[in-house]
Amino acid sequence: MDNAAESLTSYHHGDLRHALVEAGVTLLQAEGIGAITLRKVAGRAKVSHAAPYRHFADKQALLIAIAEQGFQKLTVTMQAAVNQYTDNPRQQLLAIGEHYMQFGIAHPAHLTLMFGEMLQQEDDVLHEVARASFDVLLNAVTRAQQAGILKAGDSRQMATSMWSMVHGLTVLKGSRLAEQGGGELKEYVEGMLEQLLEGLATSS
Amino acid sequence: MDNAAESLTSYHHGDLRHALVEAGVTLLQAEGIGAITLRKVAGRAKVSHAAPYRHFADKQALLIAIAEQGFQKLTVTMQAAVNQYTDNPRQQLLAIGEHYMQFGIAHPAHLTLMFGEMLQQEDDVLHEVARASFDVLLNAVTRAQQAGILKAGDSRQMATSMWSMVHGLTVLKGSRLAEQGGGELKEYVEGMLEQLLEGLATSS
DNA sequence: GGTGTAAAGTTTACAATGTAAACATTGCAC
DNA sequence: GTGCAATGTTTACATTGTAAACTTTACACC
Repeated sequence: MDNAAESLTSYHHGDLRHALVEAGVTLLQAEGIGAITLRKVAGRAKVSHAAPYRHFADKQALLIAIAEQGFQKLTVTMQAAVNQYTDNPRQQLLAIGEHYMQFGIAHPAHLTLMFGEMLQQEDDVLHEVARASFDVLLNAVTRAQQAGILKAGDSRQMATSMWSMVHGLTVLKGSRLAEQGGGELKEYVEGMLEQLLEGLATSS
Repeated sequence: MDNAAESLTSYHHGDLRHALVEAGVTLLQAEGIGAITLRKVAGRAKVSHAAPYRHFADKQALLIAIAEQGFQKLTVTMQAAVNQYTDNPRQQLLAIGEHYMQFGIAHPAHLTLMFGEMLQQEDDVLHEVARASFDVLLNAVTRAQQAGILKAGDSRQMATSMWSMVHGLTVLKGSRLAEQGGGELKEYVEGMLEQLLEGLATSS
């Protein structure tokens, strides 16, 4: 992050690994998973087609790195939602859902890569960054319980319910199975989430 | 469907298209999406590597056909869940969720293919078979409303909520983000779904 | 019954891709 | 300074998707 100094026509790139991941993300957004090619990615980083092998064991490793980057972005996004509503746990939960969907709809191919194929892989690093995203939600749930907004009980399980619903909704929204009317995205997610929160509220 | 008669060493295969899809499904289960290759699929059907082109415009078309087959199986599975509990709409909803998860956990790569990449494709036939699956749930929701088990209101939206939750849960279950205790799958889904149903119940 | 045509399959060819191996360059530790 | 390890490059090759030209076969029609 601090070696952006070297750039012009040096034999060594400086931060090729990072550049390759970013090139991959760009391709992913523009043309889908199938368009990610080691050679194209190398080309975009202005490097020979075999150079990526100095940083990734194989194509799969690059894809995993791209997925990781996605989870890191997602974590930042979700955390931003939390910070937006200090001391309002209920709003935090709704905002997390909204930001999650925004991310998923803005980057559908990235989300697909993150949760399809890659997460099924047995990669510890990937699962760790994925868990970091999950923990943002989990913490918000815990705070909501402490604030008396959600009933006591297995917070991890409640967080899983919410994540499931929001993730599923995001996927459906990416297809044509869930057509909303003209409503705003924010109202849409929040409406759905509130149905669930009602079942999770205190003194139900 | 009725020309299973011709089989042994005839130049014409008889039902190659179908055989190719099945071969693809087998590969998908065994080795994941990346292992699906036109040539391997052709090989399994004992046919030359270019033969698939008489039935599919390109590899993408084969993948879509495989995804379609997945939705058809899913529809059958869900419908079986409904038939299991005639005149108990609430049990029908829970059973649909359970069967959905069973399918997704038994065939994770297939589910990934169906909802990733493929559904983002603009393919009308695929979206139709996907909608057929969705409609099984939608009908069950409608019946539950008529039976007074769910509150009146936008049934499509309620079905979307449930589908989202169950689908999301299935995806998480395929990763390591949602670790349940030793409990049965059935209890697990139903517990989650009941949280939601509570929010959707009449006179909430 | 013969035949000719379209559907279904095969062969050959080629470009794109992932990957291995051998070679080149360069920054940095000593 | 110099030598080595890290980082890139070149060359080579097997796999794959796909196009084109050719072959076989079922079946409609006379």
